[in-house]
Amino acid sequence: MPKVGMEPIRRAALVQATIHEIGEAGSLDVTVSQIARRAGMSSALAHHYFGSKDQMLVAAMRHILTIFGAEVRGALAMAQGPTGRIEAIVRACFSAQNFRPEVVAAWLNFYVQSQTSDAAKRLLRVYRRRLHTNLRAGFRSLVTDPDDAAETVGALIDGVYIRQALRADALSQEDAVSLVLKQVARLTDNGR
Amino acid sequence: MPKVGMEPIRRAALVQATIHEIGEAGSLDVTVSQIARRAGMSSALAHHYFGSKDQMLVAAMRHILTIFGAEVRGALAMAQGPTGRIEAIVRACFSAQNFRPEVVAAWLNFYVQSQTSDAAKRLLRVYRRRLHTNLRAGFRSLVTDPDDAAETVGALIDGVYIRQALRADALSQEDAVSLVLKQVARLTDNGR
DNA sequence: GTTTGTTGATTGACTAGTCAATAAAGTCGT
DNA sequence: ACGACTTTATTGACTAGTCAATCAACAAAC
Repeated sequence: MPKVGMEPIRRAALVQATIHEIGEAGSLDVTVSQIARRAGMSSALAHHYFGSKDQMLVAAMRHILTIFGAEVRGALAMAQGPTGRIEAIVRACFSAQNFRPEVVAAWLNFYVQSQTSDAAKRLLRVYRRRLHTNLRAGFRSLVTDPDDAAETVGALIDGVYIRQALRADALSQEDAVSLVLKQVARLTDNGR
Repeated sequence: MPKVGMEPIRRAALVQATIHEIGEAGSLDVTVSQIARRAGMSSALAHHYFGSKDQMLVAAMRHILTIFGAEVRGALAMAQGPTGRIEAIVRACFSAQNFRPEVVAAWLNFYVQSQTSDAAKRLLRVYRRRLHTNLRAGFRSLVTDPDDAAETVGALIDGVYIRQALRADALSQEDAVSLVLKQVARLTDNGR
């Protein structure tokens, strides 16, 4: 029963299925057939809409980054004061959303892909720059070197995230948030 | 012209070739034939010595961790005083050795594998615990909560490493070291 | 009747792992 | 010193399976 106007629906279903499938495998080692089956269509149709497997993977990564960006923007909108804005960013980075296995898998494999794929490298740079800009804006009125503070906190966020994501014992995000925020406090104490 | 006593030589050659091949591909998506060819033997011989591709990969990862451990130990041996020991660890983590493309690739894929492989997860935990113990020992006489300081610096090291490893512009390790050490200084100032 | 949606079947390429066969080196009884 | 047997090293050929991508063909909608 072919209906018209399926393209956006199919594409969205494929992106969702790709993310899910990557999460289950833990790697990019997923077949187009698996993805297509989960999305409820034939693999030929998946190729029809995306052209190649690579483009499916890129679309999935882009989607995750889009959601992440929206989350940060939403958190920032409600924050008040410089420290409030910084805290909002940190909390957004460690939201439950970002610890779902498929999101963790996407991030880790994103790093791997960034070594060889220019598209992935570009996306990663966009994410980093946005985070840096937001953090720096928050630090501007608090420390003498906001660039340095933003760089430090950005790296700390990445490091804590990876450690949390790969912990054997599931640990609360609160610990991650408080560890980073404690460090933020130290930075502001010394920076003025 | 089969010679006797080839096993250790062949195994070492295969481990080296595996690391190199992973570095070139940027992922674990390398074929046994590629590895064997680089190591100067047939794929059948590679299977003969390692049994399976997985075991080659594990051996390669283990080898990289072994080298890393030796590097840290060596740096620690020459360091004096608590701050000296911490600095030695940080410097070892950001040595040129660790930024060679094949080592970067190994680490990133190591993270990916840790999601699903118990062997990888175990190895990663050993690395983390050793780093934590060493850092905590250095911090013991410097701060009130050495555990917390070690955790923070450990995460910061991981985060800075990933960021440096994936930078488009090749950047000096010195920047990484100084960023982390600056943070160490802040920790010690506030901790007493 | 042209555009859009859809799939089963197929192709072509590649891959991990096995196996039988060959060859040198070592062992040992004589 | 010598043949017989064993162990170790080594590979080409093969198996059995996988997977991305293509294509021809059919169905609905416009």
